[in-house]
Amino acid sequence: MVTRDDVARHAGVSVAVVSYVVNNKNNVREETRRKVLQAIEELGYNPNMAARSLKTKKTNQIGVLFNNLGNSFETGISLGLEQRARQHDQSLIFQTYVPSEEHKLKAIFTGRTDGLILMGQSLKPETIEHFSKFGIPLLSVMKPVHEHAYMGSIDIPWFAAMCELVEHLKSLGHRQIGFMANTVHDHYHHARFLLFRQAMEAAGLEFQQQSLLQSGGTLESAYERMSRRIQASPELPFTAIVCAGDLMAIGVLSACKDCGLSVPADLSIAGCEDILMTSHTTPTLTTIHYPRKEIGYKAVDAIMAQINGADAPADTGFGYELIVRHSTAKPKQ
Amino acid sequence: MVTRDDVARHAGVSVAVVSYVVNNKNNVREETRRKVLQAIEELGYNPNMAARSLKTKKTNQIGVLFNNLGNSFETGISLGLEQRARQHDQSLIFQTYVPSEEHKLKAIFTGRTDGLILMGQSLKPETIEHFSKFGIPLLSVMKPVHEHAYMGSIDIPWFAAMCELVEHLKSLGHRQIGFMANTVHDHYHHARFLLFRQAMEAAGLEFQQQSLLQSGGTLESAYERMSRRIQASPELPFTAIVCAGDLMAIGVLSACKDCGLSVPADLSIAGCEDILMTSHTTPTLTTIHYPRKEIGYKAVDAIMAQINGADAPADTGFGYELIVRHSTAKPKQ
DNA sequence: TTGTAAGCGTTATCAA
DNA sequence: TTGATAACGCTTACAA
Repeated sequence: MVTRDDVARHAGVSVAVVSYVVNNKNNVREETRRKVLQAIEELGYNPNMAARSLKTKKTNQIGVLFNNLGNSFETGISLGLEQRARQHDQSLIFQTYVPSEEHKLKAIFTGRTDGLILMGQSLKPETIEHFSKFGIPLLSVMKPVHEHAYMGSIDIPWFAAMCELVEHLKSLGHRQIGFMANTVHDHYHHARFLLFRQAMEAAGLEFQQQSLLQSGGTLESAYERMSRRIQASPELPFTAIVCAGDLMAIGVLSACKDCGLSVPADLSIAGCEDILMTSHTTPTLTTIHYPRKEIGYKAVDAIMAQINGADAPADTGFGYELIVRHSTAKPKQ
Repeated sequence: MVTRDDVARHAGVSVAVVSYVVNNKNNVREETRRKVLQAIEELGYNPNMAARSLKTKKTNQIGVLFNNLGNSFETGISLGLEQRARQHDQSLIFQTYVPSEEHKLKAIFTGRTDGLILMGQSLKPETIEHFSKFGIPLLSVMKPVHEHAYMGSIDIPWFAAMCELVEHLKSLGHRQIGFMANTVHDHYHHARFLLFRQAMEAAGLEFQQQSLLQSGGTLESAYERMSRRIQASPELPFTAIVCAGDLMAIGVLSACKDCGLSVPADLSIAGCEDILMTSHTTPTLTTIHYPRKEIGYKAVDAIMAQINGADAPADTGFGYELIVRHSTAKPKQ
């Protein structure tokens, strides 16, 4: 490995000068700079990030905590994160959140990450306090079910969005509306569910606990859950169902198809997120658009600001949009 | 920040002993170990990764180079990577490959990564040699168009797979078969295209250059490209089309739908990869199954072996499978 | 404008 | 079984 010492020797200057050049200090004579640059070039020198981090206490790395790397909603957010991080010269280090291994996060990220971006996870207070103590800012894309003062969040106003969706279904004539979510582990689906229920109430509709279908959050588990439900009794207690995520909505749609239920005639389906595939299913899916890339940008900007001393934001001012497509219509009878 | 010195002072031992305990050396008296462990607990100590890396020259990080984080094929592979990396106590650091910024990779990964996993990119020889010089192993999931001795690869036997797909279409009665790919930047689609052309030849079918449709590799760009093609002239020079990636196949399918072409009656469509959505389109898509997760596992195992001194693998022994669904059938007339 | 040297938090060698 | 202490490669006062 070629180090800064090698460059200094090769260029016939001191190690400090090499640092000055590498870090673009403006106190180096032009001729010296050229000499150093040439030595760097000839030797193929690149500064060792670990050494630099140790000294500067900046890692230029941001941790990102996924729930599921296979979920295109989450990777869609990370698309925005990655683009903006690149502009800030930050690297992203991805981890999947495994509740039973939460304690490992401290070891993984300490001294390796300047900040941590979550996707709606409700970390244990103890974990949050650890990062707080080390001055590593935490920021969640999507408001977690359990909030914490140290952790800011960026999200869309889900209550307003859910109200609009419920109103849409109500105006079509639906009174009984089901919901499918992964509410275990205080998943962000859970947060959406709570707000949906409030929206139902605000619309003067009653939500029946039996109309909450639990699934693992994936397309497959939603398919499996819905198939079971239909097979148990084709008489559903609702004429429309809202899914906390689009993947689940697609799974529900497929289950209906395979079980002989016609969408939207027999059942209206709506999702959340507006992932790409929702406009390529048959029928296309009604959903709430979540501006993934923009929120990704915003998240990186915000955490960079926090790293540089700003306060944690609590921003739910982002625009959503109710996208009405062909999976929702008047109920049959 | 609480350091090893703090722990040593708190426990009344020397810093060395703390290291011994943290690294599970077996030369510490049980009582001393307990004392140290307790101090660690009380202080909330976690070793600083940067310092450790500097000393040990191991970063416990593996770089992963995406072409497109929004492509569910690539994130599907990373699902396997992440799971297996976790078992090896490695963290993954994700970057999107931007050809014009290839030179930055050296700075980003040097001294920060023990190895680098690519997704079929053809890096410049100069870049590869840099990593070679620093002893950072390179491993590609998918054989790149331009290979290099220092970089191993893991892949399925695409030629055999393409032969099987072409035979399937031929047996249905197709003679003219089109192909859609993103062949710029020596993308992995390009490699698939070259093998497809050879498979056509092996099947005694002629491939016409005009039947190669270029697209950006995304669903949207494929949709756009196919729509333009149909609008230019609904008389297509082929009765079936193979897409180098499933996302493109879905885009082509949607374009046909919107332009009034019936699939598979007017046009048969096949994809590659077997991403989740291919079994949820209407009609469902014929495709080549790529064992993403298993290859992800294998890739991490292989690069760990290389980090520990093994040779670069060149493994194309992985099983693929031709999945025949409803998007391919006999041509009309 | 350049050089010297202290120190970042570790690991590891060598003595004690 | 433990403790000093010298690296690791870098940044940054401070001195020259």
